[in-house]
Amino acid sequence: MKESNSKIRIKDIAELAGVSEGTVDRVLHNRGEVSAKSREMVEKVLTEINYSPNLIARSLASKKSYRFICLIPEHAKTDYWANVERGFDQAAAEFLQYNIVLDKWYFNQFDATTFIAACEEISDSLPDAVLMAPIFRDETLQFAKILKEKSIPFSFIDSMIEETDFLTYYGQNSFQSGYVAARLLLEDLPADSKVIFLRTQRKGAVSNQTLARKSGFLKYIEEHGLQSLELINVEMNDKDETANRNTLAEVFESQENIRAAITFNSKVFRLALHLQELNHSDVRLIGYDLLNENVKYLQQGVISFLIAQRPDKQAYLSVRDLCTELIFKQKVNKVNYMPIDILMKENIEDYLHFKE
Amino acid sequence: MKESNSKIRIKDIAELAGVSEGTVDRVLHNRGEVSAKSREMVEKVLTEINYSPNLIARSLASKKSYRFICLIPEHAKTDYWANVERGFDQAAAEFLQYNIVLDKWYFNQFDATTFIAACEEISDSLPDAVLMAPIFRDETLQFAKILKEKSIPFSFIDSMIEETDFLTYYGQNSFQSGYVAARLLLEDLPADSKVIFLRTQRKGAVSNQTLARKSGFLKYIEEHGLQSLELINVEMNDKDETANRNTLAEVFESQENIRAAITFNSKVFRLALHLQELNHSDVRLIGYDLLNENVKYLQQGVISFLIAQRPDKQAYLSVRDLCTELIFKQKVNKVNYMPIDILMKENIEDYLHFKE
DNA sequence: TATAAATCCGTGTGCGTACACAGTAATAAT
DNA sequence: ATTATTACTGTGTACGCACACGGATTTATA
Repeated sequence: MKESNSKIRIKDIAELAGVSEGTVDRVLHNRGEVSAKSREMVEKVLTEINYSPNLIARSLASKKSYRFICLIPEHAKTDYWANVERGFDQAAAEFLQYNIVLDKWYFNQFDATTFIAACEEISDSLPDAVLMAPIFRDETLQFAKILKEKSIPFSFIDSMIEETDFLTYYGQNSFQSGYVAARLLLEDLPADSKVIFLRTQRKGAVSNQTLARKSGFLKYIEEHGLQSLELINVEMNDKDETANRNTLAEVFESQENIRAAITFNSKVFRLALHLQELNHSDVRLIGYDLLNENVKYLQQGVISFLIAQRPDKQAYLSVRDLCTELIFKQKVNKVNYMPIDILMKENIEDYLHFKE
Repeated sequence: MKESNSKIRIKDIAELAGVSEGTVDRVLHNRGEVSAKSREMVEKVLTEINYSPNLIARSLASKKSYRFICLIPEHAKTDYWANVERGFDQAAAEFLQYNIVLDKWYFNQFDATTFIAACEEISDSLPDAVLMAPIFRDETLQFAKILKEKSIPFSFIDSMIEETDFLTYYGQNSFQSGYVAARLLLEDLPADSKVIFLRTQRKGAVSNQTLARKSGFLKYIEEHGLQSLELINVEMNDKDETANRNTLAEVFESQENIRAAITFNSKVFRLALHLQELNHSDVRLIGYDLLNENVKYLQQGVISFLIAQRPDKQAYLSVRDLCTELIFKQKVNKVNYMPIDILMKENIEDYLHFKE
């Protein structure tokens, strides 16, 4: 297949085709100045021996340098996006030797104008590629259009906008991860159980992620005839935790048989805290993403399961694919769903310690 | 930390230290012929600027080639070890450009003499490193001794023998994975439930893996006060499936409330088949490793959970670490436990499709 | 002191590729 | 026919490192 003799050099091809190394090089990178006859000869040899260039030598010789832009939300050090950023940094370190530079840009995920501003500066700086989290749909569509005009390739991470002409996407299948959460939360639950859906009010738009997760969750209920379960929507305030505590306390006072709870965003630790304080840690609780706080409550047994999606890996692989496509000129896969990792108290340690 | 200026070349160091490139090279690879004074100068510069060599240029220039031996059990194409082998092949393809060759050797995991024979041939051939699955404890100890005498580094995969002086180990924490299995299998099970432990008779010794898993499982029972659960040990024959079917049928006829079953090896698909045929698919069933057959029954809902350990990744990382240590002269981590992956019908698809 | 030996050190070449540049041949314009 | 233009092709150098070779300097031996 692809192995064959990777020991064949340009020099050998030149000999076989009866031309010079320079000509072979011109054919390989098709930058003209080659007679039809020579091109034909070289191409014939090329397909015959199934040439694969020595990437080592290539990147040594190449004086080209690439600049990739990563555009993600600004965030605290313990946030989900911090993990994404770690993946970028790792990729940056590793691909430094291939002459690539990663420039990181941030925007406020609750303020679209900051995204727009960043986009303008980025497209003016003419990078070789852009890697972004398309939090704002319309604005991203606009940006994608501009990038296309300037022939700057771009990739999505975390979520994607299918109508655009992106290079790759790495992220979780949110719908499916909601479906998974449903099974973990609802299996073997008594039929008269009530389930809390926690939602946090935010200024910005509701994220597609959480919506899709919820859809998947509801789909599971439908498919498994669990309509007898009562779903209680609880709205939480983004700032006033005392108010939230009271809200929850009221819910538990007014309702019986609350046996499960879930949040579709990554802020389950707040719910965990309240449940613990209110002495309701026996409620089965599920959330998303391995924030430090989430992990803490998982280890304490307050959270039953966390669903994770390897954000650092997403970032790393996105960068790697950019290199594969732009530098090594090899085709990459477009849509890449991450595994839906199920973590619980008992397997979180090995998961966290595992370093590739 | 480690970033710093990776743009510093040997040439630059030579200038800073007031010596020639050759001298710097001699210091770097400490192969003598350097005066104390020169060495000191160079080393001073070296620590000051925290030199990291250009690996690209290094591997281009180096005409050294390394031969690594992989020693694993012979196996069918759908076996667990086939996945391990895939990881080796992937590593081989990727590190081909660094002039490394992977030679694969096989032994019969039920016949120690085949292992011994392979070991002899391998140590006679003087490879640069050995990577093996230490199925046979005593024989591996012996082999390790010989390898040490010949200064041939070696690594373990799948399981390890701690008393030896191995370079790295990649594998699952079997005890913990049994503990995980216990929670998945036993949580919310009625107190009068009975649980089937399936064991397959084999000529060879019982593997450490399965023993450790079972210990972990029992530990969970102990720690969670689940002694009321009745554990039924069922022995299965390796060949006669009709007999096995009958054995199981008898167990189900003579016992009530059998609600769960587990095997601590990878052959859960056989149990799944029988349970399906005997109309006991409602029994909660757990097993290990993603053999095709296991996955099939997971997708059908006969198997509730499979616990996986990324065998291909284990193999790949083992080879990578060998390169890191021997070629790039960087320290690697010794004991590496893989994540304990929890798979169910709902998240197996994305897990299988995910290609890094 | 002369010579041999040992120790130390700089230069040069090669790894396979990219690309600039110069050189040759073919074609067009004068 | 001579020159200018274009089309094509080969050679050479650089990338950063490894390592061989031989030159230079010091030390030992006679």
